[in-house]
Order: sequence, then C-alpha cells, then structure tokens
Amino acid sequence: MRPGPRRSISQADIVDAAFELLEQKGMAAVSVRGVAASLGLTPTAMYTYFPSKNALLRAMVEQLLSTIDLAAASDADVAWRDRVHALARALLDRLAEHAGSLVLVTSGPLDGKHALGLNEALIAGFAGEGMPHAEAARAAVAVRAYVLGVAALEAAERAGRETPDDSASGTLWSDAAAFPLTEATTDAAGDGFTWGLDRLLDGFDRRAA
Amino acid sequence: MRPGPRRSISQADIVDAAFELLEQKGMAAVSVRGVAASLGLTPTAMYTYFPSKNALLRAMVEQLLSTIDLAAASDADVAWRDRVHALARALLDRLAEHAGSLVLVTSGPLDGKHALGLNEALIAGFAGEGMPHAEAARAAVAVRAYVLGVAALEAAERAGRETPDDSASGTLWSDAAAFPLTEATTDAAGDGFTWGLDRLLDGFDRRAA
DNA sequence: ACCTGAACACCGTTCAAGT
DNA sequence: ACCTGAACACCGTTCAAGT
Repeated sequence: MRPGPRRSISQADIVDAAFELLEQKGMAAVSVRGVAASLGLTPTAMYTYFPSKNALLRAMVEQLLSTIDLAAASDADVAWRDRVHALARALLDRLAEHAGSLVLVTSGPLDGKHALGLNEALIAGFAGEGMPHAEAARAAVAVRAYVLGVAALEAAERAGRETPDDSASGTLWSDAAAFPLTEATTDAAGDGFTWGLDRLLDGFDRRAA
Repeated sequence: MRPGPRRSISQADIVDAAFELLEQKGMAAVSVRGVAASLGLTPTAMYTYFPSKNALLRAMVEQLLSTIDLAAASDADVAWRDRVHALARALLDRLAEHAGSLVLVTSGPLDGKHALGLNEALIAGFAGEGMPHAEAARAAVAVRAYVLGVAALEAAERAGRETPDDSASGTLWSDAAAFPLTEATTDAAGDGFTWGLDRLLDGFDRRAA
C-alpha cells in the first residue's frame, strides 16, 4: 500500500452520508448519485469505494448493527431473559428508526462482523441456559426472524400511512366489517412485540424443562 | 358505468404479467414500463389501472395471498397446531417462491381482503383453543411476524448467493473463525422454521395452562 | 491511485392530445 | 373512457481519459 494521492473521504464517511440522506429524505434518496452529490463527489467516484450500490447498502447494515451494545448481552449479573429482551429491542429500534431499513437487511446475508457478533451473543446466551448447541443456534435464528418480522410489519404499516391512497380500486379492498375478529382487536394491540418475544422464550424454556 | 371503449385488459391480467416478469427476470424487471411492454401497452396506460407502481405491488401481494387455502385452516377435524403449521408453511412458501417478495409485503399495510382473511383464520383458530380475544390477536401477529422474518432471512441469504462479491473490502468482513459458535452450527440448521414455530406455539400453550 | 465527463440503457410519473 | 407521445427529472453502471 503505497501512498498515492490522499483519499479525500473514507468508506465510513460515505455510509454516514447515506444515513443522513435516509433520515432526511427516505430510502428513495439513498442513491449512488445522491450520496455522491451530498459529498461533493462524482457518481463514478463512488465505485472506487464500493463495487456496487448493494455493497454500500450492506455496509450500512453493518453500521446499523454496530450500535448495538453486545457487552451488555454477556453481563452474567442480569437474567438472560432480560438480556435477550434488551438485545431484541435494540435491534428492533435500529430497524424501525428509518423506514426502509428492511431493504437494507435483505440486501445480502447477515455475515458482517457485527451481524455475526450479534448472532454469537444470542447463541452463547441460550447455551449458557443449558441449551445444546444445535438448539441454541436455532433459537438464535428464531429470535432474529421474529424481530425482523415485527420490523417488516411495522414498516408495512408506516408505508401505508405515508401514501394512504395507493390501493387498487374495485373489489380487492372490501369493508373491514367482513372481518369481525380482526376489526375488534386492531387498536388493542399494546406492546405486542414484548408479549410475542416472551412466548417464544417460554417455548424455549418449556422444551428445556 | 356506461360502456365506453372496451378495456383491452384487466387489472388481474396486469398482476399476472407482473408475476411472470418476477419469476423470469427478478424483481428489478417488475417496472411500470416493463410490465406495460410485456402486455403491449404504453407505460402511461398503466396509470388507468393503478394509480402508482406501489398500488400494483400491493395488488400483487393480494394475489399472492389469495392462493392460500383458508378453508383448510378452519377444518375442525384437524388439530389446530397442524393447521397453523400448514398455514404458516403455505405463507412462507409463497414468500420464498420469488425472491423479492419481501419488498412486496412491505409496500403497504396487509389490509387487503386475503390478508385480512388470513389474519381472521389465525385469530379464530387461537380463540378456538380457549385464548381470550386480545391474546389470540397478539398470537396471530406473532405468527405472521415470525413467518415474515424467516422469509426475510432466506431472501437475504439468496441475495448473497446470487451476487457473492459485493461486500465492501477492508475490515468490515473478518474471518468467520472469530465466531466459533456461529461457525459450528451454520450448516446444521435442518428445518429451523418448523422448530421455531413449534416453540412459539408451545409458548402460547404454556400461557394458557 | 484517485477522480472526472460523457455515455448507455434504463426508471416513475405527468400532461396535453387524440379517438 | 381509454390510450398515445413527448417530456421531466431521475436511476446504476461502464469506460476512456486526465492528474
């Protein structure tokens, strides 16, 4: 690695600029050209830092996950269930923070450093409760899936609230009165996230017992 | 509704054409212009059928969910747990069938006819097991979230397999050896989906008992 | 080694005009 | 009522060329 002309900015600067755009103008504004412009770069210069737009998105996922405190997850003074809750809530918060984080997460396998660290913390925690390794790994996957799914449902809700009129006309959307059970409970959800996570953890416990 | 010039095609035709493109060329090919071209239409003619691209995506979600057999879900001769499994598996299969179905699902609230029908079937099933309404509704949300999350994780895996080299260079992706627990279990997953769903259902049962 | 400029092949959406 | 043509303001990516 010989010096050469000094790089004006770093990969991290680009990722930061991308998040800035995401927060202020939404996911549609996170384009190669848009991020480049916000940094005073030419679009083509971006390809010296990331081989594709998708590579930039994946770097954003890593930055997102890097803010999760994994040290707290291995603090043996706190009950494991409380630690999973904190971990899961932190993950959900990061994903819900910016709408469209979901397309970030599906931009590629969660095989970055921080993604693997999170997974490792989950497996270690379940194993610490006496779960066999194979089961602990499955439990970790189930927890990640559940959190991602809640984030997806929330993102879907939000997408509808921002552009409330783009349903197709006609018979596709019928009146809600035809679905009495759904109708009776739509606004009585409360903190469904915590409740569902507790049921999942109960299921793990019951198997152990 | 007076006759007027006969409509050359229907909304359903457009949705079918969109799925055709999705299967053959992936989600990127599902564009207003691309779908229009595949039907011999002008892009602008599409806006007589759907007010936006997003409205088309939402109609696709409904078509996707319409293929799930809800009648089987209320067959009292079969144990409820088996019926949830069938329902959840059907949903996962539909979502996993085409990569990029995930962006369909997050295109707006799941408030279409078939989406609500699915929700209704889940709530009714849980209520039939003696769950209070409020809890049954939460259980239905948890199941949907879990299935969506597994689909998201699978989509992410697939996205990586198709374009395996677009990770950023440098220190973001370190060697997997630093994560022994994750490494030891990556390929020993088996049918994690069914296992996790069973744990979630166990958690519901335990609460009932 | 890093960056620019021009170009290619696309997007979603709007609007005036035709039948 | 339905559709076209032209246009606006964008995309991701490549490639030759400059320093």
